[in-house]
Amino acid sequence: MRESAERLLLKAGLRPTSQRLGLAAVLFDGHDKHVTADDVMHLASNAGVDVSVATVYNTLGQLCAAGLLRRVTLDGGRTFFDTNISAHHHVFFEDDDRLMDLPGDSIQVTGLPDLGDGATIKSVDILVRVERR
Amino acid sequence: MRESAERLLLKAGLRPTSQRLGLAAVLFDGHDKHVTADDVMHLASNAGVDVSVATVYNTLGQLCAAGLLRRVTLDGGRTFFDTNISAHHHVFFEDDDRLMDLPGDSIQVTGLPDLGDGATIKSVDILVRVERR
DNA sequence: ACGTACTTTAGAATAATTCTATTGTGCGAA
DNA sequence: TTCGCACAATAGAATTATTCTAAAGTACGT
Repeated sequence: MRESAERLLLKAGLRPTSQRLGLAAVLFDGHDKHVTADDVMHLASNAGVDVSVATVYNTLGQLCAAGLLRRVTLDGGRTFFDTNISAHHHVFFEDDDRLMDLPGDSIQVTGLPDLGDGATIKSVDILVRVERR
Repeated sequence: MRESAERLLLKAGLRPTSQRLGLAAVLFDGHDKHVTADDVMHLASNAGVDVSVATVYNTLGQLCAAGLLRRVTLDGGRTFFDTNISAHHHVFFEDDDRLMDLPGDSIQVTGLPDLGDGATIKSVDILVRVERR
């Protein structure tokens, strides 16, 4: 997995330092994830990657800026980082504070406003909030 | 405006105390608003309503719980309270950190998942992020 | 090997929100 | 009306998440 982590970082214009390689390996292990910065700290630590909070935040931010990670913010200000960057939306289960992907092609949005005059739509995010009974 | 503020509070099962009346008057003045807790502090203060932070947060939370106010959380964890509780979505202008309403009937969402087994959809929120050039 | 610009780091700083413990108040009952 | 009490308001401390700072470390072109 090291090689692809390195390639990812280079592609993103990030110097492949040991911390970044470790974090990338933990994040991009082939399974989609929704993780908080804190989760990443623990995952890294469990994987033997020694890294500081500041670096975790820096790196997550850089990966987002590079489009390799997607930031998802929910009610209450909880911030998740989503390793699935394909077009898709989210379902949030209130009961257990869990976030789930919703395949991008399952939902269609029509009637987006025409903002005209040089304004560009950067993203359209849909969050479906669900409660079990 | 006092009367309707009092009616709103009673309808929500909240005792119409002087702070709540003041906050309700400031919030529900007939104009839709997107305000932060901090904005509310200042609005209240400008209106001569003396109220503490804790009470602002308590009251905003209670009004949300009662369905009189809608909480909108954006990237970066900024929390806005929306006095427009009719079905609608939002556009966020990245350039000036401003939130705008998008009439509920202008956008259609199709293909929402069937979650079956006693799960109910509590809300579907759409956030369109826009950048001007 | 060297120099430098980019990185990492610990810990402090900030910001937003919640908690705590005390004081105050609306309102029904006497 | 006054009383009592459950509910509410308050100041300030505490918590949580994130960013900043300044110093030490490291990748990499030359």
